[in-house]
Amino acid sequence: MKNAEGRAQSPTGVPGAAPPPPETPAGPARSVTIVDVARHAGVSKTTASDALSGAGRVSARTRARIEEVAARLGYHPNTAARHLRNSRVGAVGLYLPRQVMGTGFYMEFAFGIAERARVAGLDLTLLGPDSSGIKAPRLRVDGLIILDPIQDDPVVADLLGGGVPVVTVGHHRGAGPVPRGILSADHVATTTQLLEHLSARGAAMPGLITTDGDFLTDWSLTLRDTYERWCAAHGVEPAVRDVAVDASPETLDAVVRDLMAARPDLDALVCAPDGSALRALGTLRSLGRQVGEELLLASCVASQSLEMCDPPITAVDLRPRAYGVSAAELLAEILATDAPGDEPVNRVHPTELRVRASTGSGARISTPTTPRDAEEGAAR
Amino acid sequence: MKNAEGRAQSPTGVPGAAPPPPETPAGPARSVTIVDVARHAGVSKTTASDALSGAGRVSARTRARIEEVAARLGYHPNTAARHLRNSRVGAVGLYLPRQVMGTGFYMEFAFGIAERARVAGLDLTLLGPDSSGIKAPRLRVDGLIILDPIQDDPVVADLLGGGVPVVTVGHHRGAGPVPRGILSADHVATTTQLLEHLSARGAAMPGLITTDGDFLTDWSLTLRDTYERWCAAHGVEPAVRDVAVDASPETLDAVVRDLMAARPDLDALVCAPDGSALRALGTLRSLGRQVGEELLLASCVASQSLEMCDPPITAVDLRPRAYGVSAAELLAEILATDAPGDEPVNRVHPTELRVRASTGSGARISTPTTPRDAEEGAAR
DNA sequence: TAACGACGCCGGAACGTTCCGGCATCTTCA
DNA sequence: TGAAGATGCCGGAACGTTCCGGCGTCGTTA
Repeated sequence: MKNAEGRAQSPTGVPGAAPPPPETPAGPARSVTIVDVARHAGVSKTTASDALSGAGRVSARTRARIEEVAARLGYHPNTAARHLRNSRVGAVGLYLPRQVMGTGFYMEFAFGIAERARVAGLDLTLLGPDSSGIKAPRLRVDGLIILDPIQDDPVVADLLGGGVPVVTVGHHRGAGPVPRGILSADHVATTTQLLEHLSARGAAMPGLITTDGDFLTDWSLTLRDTYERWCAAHGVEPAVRDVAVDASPETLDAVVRDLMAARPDLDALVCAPDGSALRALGTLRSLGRQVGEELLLASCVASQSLEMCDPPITAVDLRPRAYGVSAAELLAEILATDAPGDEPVNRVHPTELRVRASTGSGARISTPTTPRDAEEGAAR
Repeated sequence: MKNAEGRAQSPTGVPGAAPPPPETPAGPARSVTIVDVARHAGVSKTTASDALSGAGRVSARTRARIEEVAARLGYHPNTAARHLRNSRVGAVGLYLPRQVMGTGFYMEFAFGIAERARVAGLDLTLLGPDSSGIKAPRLRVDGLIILDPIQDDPVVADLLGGGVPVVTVGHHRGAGPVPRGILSADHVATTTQLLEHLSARGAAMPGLITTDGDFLTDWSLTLRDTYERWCAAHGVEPAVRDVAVDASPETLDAVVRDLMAARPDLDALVCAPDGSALRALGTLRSLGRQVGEELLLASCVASQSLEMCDPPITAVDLRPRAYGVSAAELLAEILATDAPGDEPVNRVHPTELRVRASTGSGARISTPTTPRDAEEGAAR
């Protein structure tokens, strides 16, 4: 626009007689480049670059001096130049199902990704549902994280075939190329643990409210499957109702009432969609049920509100923030290794069951944590 | 780290005998640059660039042809190169107070920013509390959004003086340079409207639970101030209690009990911190109060859980997502105009009062919306 | 002592974009 | 009929980085 000076004055400078370098007078100061570092250290830019990046052949003495100079001058590499040279974009994309944007779980998850991606020098680009039909090269990302891929979602298939490394969170059921990495929680163990917990608290006949056919993910399918297997193994007649993940309070009311009317023998209720347990609490109370006493209530996804309500509601804490951190970490690792490797990298994220008054009083129970858990816990 | 190969293998390649260049057999295909466009259109790269950017002097015929070619080839400018050339970073930063990361409001807000920033070709960098002491040039962002600047937060002062344009959301009370843009909601009107609503529903004696001295923001201070003025104007003795924004359920319990014990004459309770109204609902019920009947309850910040609980709780909806969109929009506009302009740009974001059963039954009332509101509403 | 390899360092090109300055050609007016 | 200006287009440099290939100087070995 009005940068008439930057260019115009260049021919005027007498090469040898240049005034001493600005020395960062006081103001915002022109940012220090690698040639500045090289000049101050008395080496060439190549040597400076090699020393700082660890590549090439540089003596220990020289390397140390260059590092010292870089630190003293406050050198930070220009990411745009680096990306240009390396033909990288410097960003990872996050695709999440349209229905659930806005729920606490996904928000936390996204923040976890952003946090971890930032330390890897990557930015985070949120991919809305409008990305449909956009092939990956167009997206200008180095890699993608697909959160809870929905079975037969055409966008998911598109993205998987887009040419950039993909990490899915939760297994992708359905057609399409396999992702490079898969991060998942052990929903079978987690759900079983929850059902066992209810059972130990005296509820032998749990019902399930889960998501409907618009939200077919590994999570929802595993949940339902595990519940049904558990029922079969315990000689219980399954009692399941489906609702949309973004169902209105009124819809939830109706579904809960319907289920409880159809199956008066239920002594526990497990709710899958985010927020549904809270609503169910009110509905059940208005039905005259004593939640936490003769009827136990639990949620498959934790949120702040579940410990704020009365009684607080037992929930599976997927630890979404750490989950997001792990996802970004996995993707960063995959981006760092250029070996395609035809087998996807599998990794498991540990969860925790938060036991609260809605299933009686009790302490906190954890799933057996993997060695990775320690690092992740420390990260936050 | 472990990039021992990248360089080391270079001497092994026989220079002349290299296999024919890959020719991009079929796969991702080398991305199309502006010189490709220029060549196909039979012009120079300068003309192509001018035509596509709208700069320079290009005949309408030529411009149309170049645009056609660009579209046909699927040309998309390389952002890294563009950023390098323009000495831009291509990212905006978001700084939000440590205490509140993770609450629904801020999450939604951040998503709104990301959504809008993306259409402006900007990435979003989340700035954690660890950014303290980092001057803005170090942050590698083109601009900053500071959400609810906390009075006398040293990081805020740092960032304001960092040399990049800043938009604050909520006025910054306290020392330091003024921001380039200020986006705020009319908390005076909003709070007054809420109090009038309670009054219209028959509650003449409202209490207030708000945030303590660790969270001195324009929002919290205006809230308190407006409440006290309203009380003075209506001859009511103010009843205020302070809690930390991230207070535990137990702390909230104690505070609510204390307030209700000290002021048995209260017939309404207004809760400021996110989540506190939900907790207060349980506490009040256990005190034997009939919320929504003889005692009205309202929240100063809306969240999904407030309409899920029983009874649903009346709340001020700050529409955080649209709020974030507006913030990013304002910053993008400021970044586009290079005129510093010593007066900050002020803009007001409209809010809505969601009336629910906790203050009796009723319809939805809106604050008088500005013309801007229409666009924002349409954006989502 | 000559040849050779390892070592330490460097010049220069390239990534893809923007934009300054310049060079023709065409129009317009004295 | 010129000169002056407008119009349309272009060559080339620059942004800051990485890395290929090369060059001089050692120490070692034949």
